Amino acid sequence: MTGTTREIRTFSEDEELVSQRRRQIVDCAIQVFVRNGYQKTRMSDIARACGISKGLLYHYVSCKEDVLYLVAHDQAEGTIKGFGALQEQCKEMSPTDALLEYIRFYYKVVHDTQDYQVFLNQLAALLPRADRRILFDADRFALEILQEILERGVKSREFEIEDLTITAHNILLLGRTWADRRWFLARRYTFGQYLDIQTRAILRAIRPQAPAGTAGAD
Amino acid sequence: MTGTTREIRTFSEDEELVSQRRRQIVDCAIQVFVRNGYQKTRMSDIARACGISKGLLYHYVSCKEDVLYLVAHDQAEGTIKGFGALQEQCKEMSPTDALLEYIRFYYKVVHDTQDYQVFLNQLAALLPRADRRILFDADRFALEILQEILERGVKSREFEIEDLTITAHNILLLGRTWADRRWFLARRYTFGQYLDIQTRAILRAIRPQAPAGTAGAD
Amino acid sequence: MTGTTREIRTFSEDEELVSQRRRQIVDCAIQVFVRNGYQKTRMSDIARACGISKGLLYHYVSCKEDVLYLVAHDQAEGTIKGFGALQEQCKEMSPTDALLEYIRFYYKVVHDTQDYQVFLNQLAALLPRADRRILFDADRFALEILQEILERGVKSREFEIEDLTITAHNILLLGRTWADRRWFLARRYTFGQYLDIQTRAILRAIRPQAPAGTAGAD
Amino acid sequence: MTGTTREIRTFSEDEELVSQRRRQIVDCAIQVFVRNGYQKTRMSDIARACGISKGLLYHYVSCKEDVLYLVAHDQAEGTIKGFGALQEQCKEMSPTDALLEYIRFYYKVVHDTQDYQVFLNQLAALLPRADRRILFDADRFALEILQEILERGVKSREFEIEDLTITAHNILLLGRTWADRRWFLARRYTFGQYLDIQTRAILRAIRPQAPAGTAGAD
DNA sequence: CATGAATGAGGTTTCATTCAT
DNA sequence: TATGAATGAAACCTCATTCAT
Repeated sequence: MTGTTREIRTFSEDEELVSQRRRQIVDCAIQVFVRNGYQKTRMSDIARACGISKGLLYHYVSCKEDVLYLVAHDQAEGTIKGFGALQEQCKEMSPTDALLEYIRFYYKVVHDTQDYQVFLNQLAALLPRADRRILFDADRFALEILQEILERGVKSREFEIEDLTITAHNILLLGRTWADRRWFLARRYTFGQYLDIQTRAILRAIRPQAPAGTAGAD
Repeated sequence: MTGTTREIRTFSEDEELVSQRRRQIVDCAIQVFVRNGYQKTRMSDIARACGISKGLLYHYVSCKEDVLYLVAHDQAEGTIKGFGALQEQCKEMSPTDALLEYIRFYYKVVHDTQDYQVFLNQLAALLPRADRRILFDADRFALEILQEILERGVKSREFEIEDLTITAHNILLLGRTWADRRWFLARRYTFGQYLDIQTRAILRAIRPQAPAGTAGAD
Repeated sequence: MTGTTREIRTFSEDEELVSQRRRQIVDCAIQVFVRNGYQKTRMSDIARACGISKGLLYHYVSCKEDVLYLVAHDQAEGTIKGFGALQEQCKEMSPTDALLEYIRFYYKVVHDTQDYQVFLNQLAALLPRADRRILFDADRFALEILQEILERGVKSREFEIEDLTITAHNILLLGRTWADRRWFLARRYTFGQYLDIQTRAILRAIRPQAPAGTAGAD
Repeated sequence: MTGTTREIRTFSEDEELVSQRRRQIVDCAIQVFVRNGYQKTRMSDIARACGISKGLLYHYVSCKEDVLYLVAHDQAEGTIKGFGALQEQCKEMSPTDALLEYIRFYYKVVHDTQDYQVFLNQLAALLPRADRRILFDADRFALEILQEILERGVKSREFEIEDLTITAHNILLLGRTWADRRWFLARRYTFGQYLDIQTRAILRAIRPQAPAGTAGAD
């Protein structure tokens, strides 16, 4: 699903240790990247943030770009895991409930990782073209789950949607907006308000138009 | 409107020439930035793209960051000019027509400058905090105009909108999406299709709900 | 005494190593500065003279000017240390002996570091105004010690001096002259001759004039 | 006397104009050199100080070093001219009067051109070895005249001097000191005081020791 | 004669990466 | 395993000098 996990050179043979260190590296590197940007971050900054030496950092990573890849990979994996779990939960729900759950879940994630989201925008541009795939794949996965929900809703006549793909896109993208435009939005709305308003707007946009007359009891 | 234009050192006193050269620098630099990213672009790359020497580049700009600023400033100015003109045009139109015009205009701009739009995402992160303002100001300006249109529509009962600001935001952001997600969207839709679908989705979302029954003759 | 030691950025935290490397840098840099002048000396020249890489040089120094400062600081410190020791030695001596010792010491230092002395002339001009202080302070220290000796001599009637400060100045300056004018002096005198002649001239100038008649048996 | 005047390329054939311009260049360049040092002064600084364009500057000078040479040459010429005139004046005077006149003259020159004198210290180091000659020649000329005076005084028994050359040197050098050490001296003495004190010290040092008894007729 | 736009060699500084300990 | 001193390629920037106008 995630595509090939590119092999990253390591000097250690203790896989346990390697993945534990890399976990640490990812967590710390993200923070520094978010704060200073990838390019302005030096390997020594990353090492210091991890509390290890530059030399040791190079035991678990062969170059700076590897760190970026690890971050991207981690993000993608996290997304897929998160949405995978969500998918399970939603299976039993009605389309509308599932959608509400989906929105609440995703928008919350965005809210909780605002700074990170902003950095994600740059991530794709920084990665070599080949490595971008893992990000795209994760995105696509999140979209598919949303699309499934929408599809079920369309089938059950709870939703009326012209174009599933684009609708799913719109719903997702407007979630990200909370992070991208927080310099504007956070001054005017709390996250709760934003979530409510967007949720209602989404529902309104896909709720069947009342051809008969008994439309939406809001 | 755009805030203070930061002064950039130049060695020439011929203002005409300076602004002409800077125009050239901005135009060429954007292309290289878009292609390679800001950090991977060397001053000599920019100079070569302009067809001038590194030395001459430094006659019109005091450091690499100045180039970035010029690009941002140019973008902001262009946005403001473009939307200013649009505003004039829309004044006489009905809210719906104005909105349609607005959408067509903005989405077209995004489409025509796709690569540039992608770079713009990084621009804010690259600029020192103080200089970001000019980008925000431009964005805010585009929003205001859209909000005016929506407001007129609400007054005239052509639109029914819960939250003007967020609706305006949504409309704008979904335009950008065409550039941000073109790796996904462009495979499935032509620009024309995308524009049509989003336009309809927007209208549908703000069209007054049929309180009676004669709702959507689509 | 020397005023504040300006902090110089280093990447190493091993103080021992830092000061050892800086010692090395100062010693080598002086030689190159003396030979080629500060401005014509490139950082890579200094690095090569030290037998280290340009990069490592920047571990112990943040810019070229820092090297200059280190040199000046070292010189000032050396001066103060040298004259401090001299002061101790002279305490027990008679004023005349102390003066002779002082002259011999200082003129010898100048002789042994001729090239360096010539460079010192430029040093003050090269340093940013604030950093010149350390040189002035060192000079002032050397002067004070000389003045003390002269004062003792005046009290004991061994010397007869109109203006202590200026006399001390004169004695000092004529020592430097050996370095400044070596293009002229070294062709006509050996250092020993010069030292003798100047010593006699100095003594003669401050020896009490025979108000009676029993003056100088030269 | 001054050695060969090195030929400096010019594009102009109007000798009158050339020497007039060079006069201007020397006068202005000195000021900038004194203020900022030779190396930190850019050709454009010199041009601006002269009120001409960089291009025109290069009509009268072929490179930056030429400017330095012109300055040195001018200084040497001025020295020689000044001391030449002095020599004439002194011819008729008694040795003592001549010496007093000499001292007054030279110390005054130093006082009037303090900043310049400080720069002169660097000049020799900046000039290519060959060009230093003109400075040395000028110095030697000033020395010779002083020596002549001293010699006459020795012959007439007005002075009693062990070593003519070194004494002359000492007298000259202590004049320069007023400029070199003005950061120290000017705080404690006016120029007049300094001149008086040094004059007396000099006279005292060369005044015949009273083997008889008739010592100081001051 | 006069200008200042244009060039590019060369210096300073940074930092990813290596390697001896 | 862990360190951080050491390297050097490569980027930024300056400024003496040229030359078209």
